[in-house]
Amino acid sequence: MSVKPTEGEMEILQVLWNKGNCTVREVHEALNKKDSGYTTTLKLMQIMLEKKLVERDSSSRTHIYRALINQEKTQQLLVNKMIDNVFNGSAARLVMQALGNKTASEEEINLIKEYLDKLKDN
Amino acid sequence: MSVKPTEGEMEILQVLWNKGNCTVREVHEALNKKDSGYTTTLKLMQIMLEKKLVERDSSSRTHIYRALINQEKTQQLLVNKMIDNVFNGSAARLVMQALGNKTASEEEINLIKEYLDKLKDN
DNA sequence: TTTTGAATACGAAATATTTCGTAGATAAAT
DNA sequence: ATTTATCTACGAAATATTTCGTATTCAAAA
Repeated sequence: MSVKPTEGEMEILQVLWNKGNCTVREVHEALNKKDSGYTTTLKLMQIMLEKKLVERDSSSRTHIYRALINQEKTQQLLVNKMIDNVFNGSAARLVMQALGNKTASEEEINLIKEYLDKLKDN
Repeated sequence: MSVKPTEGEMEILQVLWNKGNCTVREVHEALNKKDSGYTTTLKLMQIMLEKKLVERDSSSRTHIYRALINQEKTQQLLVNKMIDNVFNGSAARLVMQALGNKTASEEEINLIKEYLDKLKDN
């Protein structure tokens, strides 16, 4: 996985990671894009096949796609890029920004604190 | 700030935020790109001017640029997009991923813990 | 059997982004 | 005064990404 997937590719990978293996139609419907058609999703997935971002079972007429790249590794890659590119290399700043919006519940915050403690032990 | 700055634009904004006001040359040198020339940076900044991402003082021959959009707001925008697009809406997962790499020092971790405590007080 | 619907293949257009080359202006150095 | 260095302006090429339209195939329905 040398290069960063594009935004459109990420959306598709997201679906594949969440739902497991999917047909193009399933992905397209999960994306629920009103502004682009089925063949757009299809084409994108065909390109991803070439790039080896996904593989597919084409034994039956309707192909089944599967993500070939690892979710965590990909997330790591993108987060690192963002830390670099947007947060001057400071992971902490990114973290605070991420938690600054209302999306983090108390539960989540506790989870993160535990995680931090584990980190410190190393 | 309705739309997301491109990656190239982000790099430039980064410099402007960090160093305050800059000439094109200063930005170009700070970026230290070996693979693209001075006029590329210039052009990019001229486009950013049109988009109102930056403004400039053109009273002297060498223009001085200044970021027009807010750093925190922009970071927030991008982080939120990433949480959505890459982490299925879970801020916590992004945070852990961000901290999982070696970039977070013990200092940083302590900083984050303080921050979390403050969050919980609300 | 014929028609219809849904799937893939794929080139090409549309759009977005980055990069460069060249012209022209101005200030500083010779 | 002339040359040289450095700046801006800007069109246009190069590249990356997304979108679409059409041809073709196949299976199921009529």
